[in-house]
Amino acid sequence: MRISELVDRTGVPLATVKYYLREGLLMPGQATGATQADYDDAHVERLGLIRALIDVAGLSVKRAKAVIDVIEHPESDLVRTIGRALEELPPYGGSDAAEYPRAKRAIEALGQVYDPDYAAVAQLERALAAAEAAGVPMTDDRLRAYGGAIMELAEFDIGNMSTTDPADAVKYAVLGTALYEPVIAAMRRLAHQDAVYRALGGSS
Amino acid sequence: MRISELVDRTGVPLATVKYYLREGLLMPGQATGATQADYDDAHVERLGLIRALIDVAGLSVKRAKAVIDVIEHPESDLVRTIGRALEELPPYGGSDAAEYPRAKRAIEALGQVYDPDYAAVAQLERALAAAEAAGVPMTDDRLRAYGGAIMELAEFDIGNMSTTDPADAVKYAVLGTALYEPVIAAMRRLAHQDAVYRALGGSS
DNA sequence: CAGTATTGGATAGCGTCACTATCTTGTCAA
DNA sequence: TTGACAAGATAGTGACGCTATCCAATACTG
Repeated sequence: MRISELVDRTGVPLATVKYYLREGLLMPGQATGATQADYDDAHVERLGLIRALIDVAGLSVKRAKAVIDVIEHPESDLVRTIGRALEELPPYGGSDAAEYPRAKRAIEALGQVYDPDYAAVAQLERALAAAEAAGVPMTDDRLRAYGGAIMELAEFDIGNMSTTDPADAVKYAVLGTALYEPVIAAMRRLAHQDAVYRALGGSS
Repeated sequence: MRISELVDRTGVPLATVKYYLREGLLMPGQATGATQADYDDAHVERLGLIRALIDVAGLSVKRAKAVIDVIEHPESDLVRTIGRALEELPPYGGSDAAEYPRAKRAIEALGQVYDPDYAAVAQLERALAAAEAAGVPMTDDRLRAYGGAIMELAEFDIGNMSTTDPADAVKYAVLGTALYEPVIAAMRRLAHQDAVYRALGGSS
C-alpha cells in the first residue's frame, strides 16, 4: 500500500509517520521507484506498537526506539537482552547510588536474590524513598501482602513465556512489562473502588 | 528557616523553589517582612511530596498541583473526592468514548460492577487496546490470574485505610495509588527476574 | 501525452513544558 | 553603612514531539 493508505488505516498523521521514519521507529517501505514505496501490514502493526509504547506506556520517542531495536535484534543471552530493554522503560534511573538500603531490605524480606545491577532495584529504591518522603512509608505488613500477590502475577507471566523461541520470549517479556503495567494499575484502581463500594455497603 | 536553608535541606534549586511557589504547589512561608519569610518542616515535607509526585509518579506540575489541592481541601464526599484526585494521575484519559467493550468484559468477568464513569475504566480500556494492538492481547486465563492477585492487593490497601479521619483517608488513597504503583511495578519486574532465574536453575 | 496529484526527502517552525537566569527593589545584620 | 540576602516580576532556555512547507521526481487520469 502507499503511504497515504497507511495514514488512513492507522490514523497517524502523514507528517508524524514521516517523523517516525526519520527517527528509525518505523522501517522504510519497499521502494518501488524514486518517489514511491510499498508498505504492508507489518507497518500498520508497527505503528500500533509505537503508539502503544508512547501513548500508553509513556515512553519517549528515543526510548521507544531503543525498545523496538532490542525486540528486533535480540542478543543470544536472553536475560541480558531483556534486562537491556527493561532499562528503557520508565521509571528511569538517574544517578546510580550503588547502595539501595530500602530495596535491599525489601527484596531480602521476600526471599529473593539482591543484585544491585538490576535496574529494577534502583527503581524500587526510589519508589520506596518517594513513598517515605511523602509520608506513606512501606510497612512490613504491606510488603508481605504485596509480595505474595506480586509473586502470583509474576509466576503466571513467566509460566506462559515461550521457552523455545528466544525472539518471542524477548518480545513477550518486554511488551508484557511495558504494556501490562498500565493494565495492572487500572485494575488495581478499579479493585480499590470496588472494595470501597462494598465496604460502604453499596451506599455512596 | 530562611529560603536558603530550605534549598540546602531539600536540594531543590532556589529558582525551582520560587517556581513552585509561583505555581502554588508550595505554600508561601510566614512573611516576617517585605522581603523575608519563614519556612518550616512542612515546607520541607511538601517539597518532598512535590518531587515524589513529579519525579516518581510522573505527574506534570499542573496535575501535581491538582492532587495537592485535593489532599489539602477534601470535600465531604469521600468517594467523589478520591475519584477527582485519581483522574489527575496518569495514564490520562483522552477522548471519552462512552463505550469500553474490553474493560466491560474484563470487569464483569471479575464480578465487579461496571460503571463507565470511573476514570479507571477508560484507562483499563486503553491499556487493553494497546496490548492488543501491540500483539500481546489479554487472555481469559491471564485476566483470572491477575484479577485474583490484584484483589489481594486492593483488599490489603482498603483494609488498612483509616475510616475515622476523612482527610487522612483521602491522602492515603491518593498517595497510595500514585506512589505505590511504581513500587508494585518495580516489585513485579524483580519477581520476573527472580522467577526466570529460578526457572533457569540459577545459570545465567 | 498533458496535466494534476502524490511521494519521498529535507528543513524549518511551533507550542508546551519545566525549569533557569536576571533584574529590581527592599531589608536585615554586623 | 555596607554588603549579603530576600521577594517578586519577567524573560529566556533547551528538550521534546510533532507539524508545516518546499522541492524535485515520478505516477495516475483522462
